[in-house]
Amino acid sequence: MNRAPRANTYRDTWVGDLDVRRAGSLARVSGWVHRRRDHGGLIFIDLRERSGIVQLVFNPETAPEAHAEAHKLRSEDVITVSGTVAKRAPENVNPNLPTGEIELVVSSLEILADADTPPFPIDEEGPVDENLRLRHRSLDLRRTPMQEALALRHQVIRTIRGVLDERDFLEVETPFLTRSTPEGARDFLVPARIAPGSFYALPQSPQLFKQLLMIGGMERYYQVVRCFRDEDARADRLPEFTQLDLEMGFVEEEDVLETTEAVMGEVFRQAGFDVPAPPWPRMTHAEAMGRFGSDRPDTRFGLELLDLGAAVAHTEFKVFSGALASGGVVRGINAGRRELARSDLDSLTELAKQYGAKGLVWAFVQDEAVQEPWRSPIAKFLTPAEIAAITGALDAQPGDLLLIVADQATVANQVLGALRLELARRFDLVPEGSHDVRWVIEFPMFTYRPEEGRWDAEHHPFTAPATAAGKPATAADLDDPASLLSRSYDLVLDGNEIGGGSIRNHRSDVQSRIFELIGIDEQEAQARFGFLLDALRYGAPPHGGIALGIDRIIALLAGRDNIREVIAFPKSTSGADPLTGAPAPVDDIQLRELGLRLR
RNA sequence: GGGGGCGUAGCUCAGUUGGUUAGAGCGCCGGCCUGUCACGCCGGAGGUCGCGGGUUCGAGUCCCGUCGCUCCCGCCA
Repeated sequence: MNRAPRANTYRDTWVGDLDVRRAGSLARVSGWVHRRRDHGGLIFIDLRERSGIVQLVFNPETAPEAHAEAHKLRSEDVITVSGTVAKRAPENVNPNLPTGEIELVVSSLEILADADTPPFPIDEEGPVDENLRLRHRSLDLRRTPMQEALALRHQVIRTIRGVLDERDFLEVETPFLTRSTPEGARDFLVPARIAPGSFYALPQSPQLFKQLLMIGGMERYYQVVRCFRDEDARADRLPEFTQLDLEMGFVEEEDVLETTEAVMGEVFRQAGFDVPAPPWPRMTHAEAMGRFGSDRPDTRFGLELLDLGAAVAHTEFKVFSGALASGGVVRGINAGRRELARSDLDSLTELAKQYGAKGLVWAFVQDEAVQEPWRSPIAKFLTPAEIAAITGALDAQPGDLLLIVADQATVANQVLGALRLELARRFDLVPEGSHDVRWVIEFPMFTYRPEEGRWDAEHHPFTAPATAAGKPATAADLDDPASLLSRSYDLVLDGNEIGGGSIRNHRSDVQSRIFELIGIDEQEAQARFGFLLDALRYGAPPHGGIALGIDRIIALLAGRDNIREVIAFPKSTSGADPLTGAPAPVDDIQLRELGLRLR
């Protein structure tokens, strides 16, 4: 600990601060009974609080009263003790304990609170049902992993604040009770008593407010802020989450990237997380999709996607020729020498289908001198020249497993990208301790939604478009939406998106044209985003920013496989809170006040 | 909304082809124990096999339904 506590009834030092230099002195400490070792005569108690653990010794000859009382101690009882810090004899030193060179010989003991037997062990790190942990979160928080995770979380946020403070950022709070703008995710709604039938919405992000802050001349804003999206959870996604939200005035992409690198570079450095120092490499969205089948590529291992269109351009095999004829692609990966049973290949095929493929072609390359060139269900549909061309295009050697998907490019890339990650998991392809951080840039601005007959913003509609040449787009450039890129950027760590942002539209004509393109007419735009459009007319500086996912970042730094492990009081994947029982029904009186009636 | 996995003692788990009284380790309770540190030794208690239904002479085990947790797809501008 940084600083000793003020001496009071309960303690005059943290247990973790006790060491041989204090041998012979008196100390008063408090905490929880971690473990007891009752020898009938001597009783040893491990006393735990946040700073660590210290061994207490109760001796029936020197302190009979305290010793008698100590017999009653059980796990997680809360106690205060006074005694003498004693250097342990060399043979009694515990090298596994930071305070193992000393112990506290207790002269007096007070039991401040008994504890019922805990529903799961606090003194070991073995697996415990997560729902049980969440129901007894106060007990779970006492365990080392949660203590470490929340301490790391604090340290990361402190680092963020430090760097941004040095760079003249102001932390400004934005409202939680705001207006629903049903654009992306589903909103959480809060019924308004003052206007029955009307609702507040909890913010999906402070996006519009931070833009108003830029128009308001704040120049550099940040906030560590809770955001809410009423969508199904995942290991890395909960309906309620925390992001570092920042925005800067009079900037272009380079400024936001450099600032983010300064913040995150320092976070990684202080956390002892082994990634290269900034600046970090950049990869275009097109390259990421093409080589890795993902807009958040994990580049720590190979198995890159390769195009087989040329190799099968004239094939009569209908699966391939049909895909090519309808504007699709034939692409594949060389999975390398893998021993896979038929059932393993079937499970890969299932995975491919889950991601939208109609099927998965697999082939084992064999030694041509002694066998057919491929062992594959489709070998008989291909000419020897086609097989040779595919084998060559994938740079395959005898023994290699080839996985091929024929479909529309987006589907084929996504499927192969997922297969690539699955193979990495099964065969442990990511080198131990290897980490990669990089930017993905030059996202397409719009994607066409044929079923709705309109364009949709790939990032969000406040993102500034760029021409294919990389210049800021004008309202006129928006007549050709397919050609436009967006001035956005994502930060990717080990195949995880940990942040994303963009340069925004500061011109109301460009912003209005974008709304029009994505099917929001002027009246609707005014109704939903009028306050932003109005503000844009009074002189908005060019501005841009980014949002970084704090929960994900902490989880990755801590090596945890889901973000609930780094959140003090998380929801479960169903969105429920096992601790409080939320969501829960409310009284009729409350409903009446809100003008609500349940159906 | 869909798919996979899990649900047996307080905890973590085992439970064979459907067959006697459902087990283990830890924890808990009692006793003994003055140098342990995952203390040790002896003894003991503890079960709605998630819940409901069905098949069967017989169900922890098979079938149907349902609930909860979890991973994934959809969704997440």
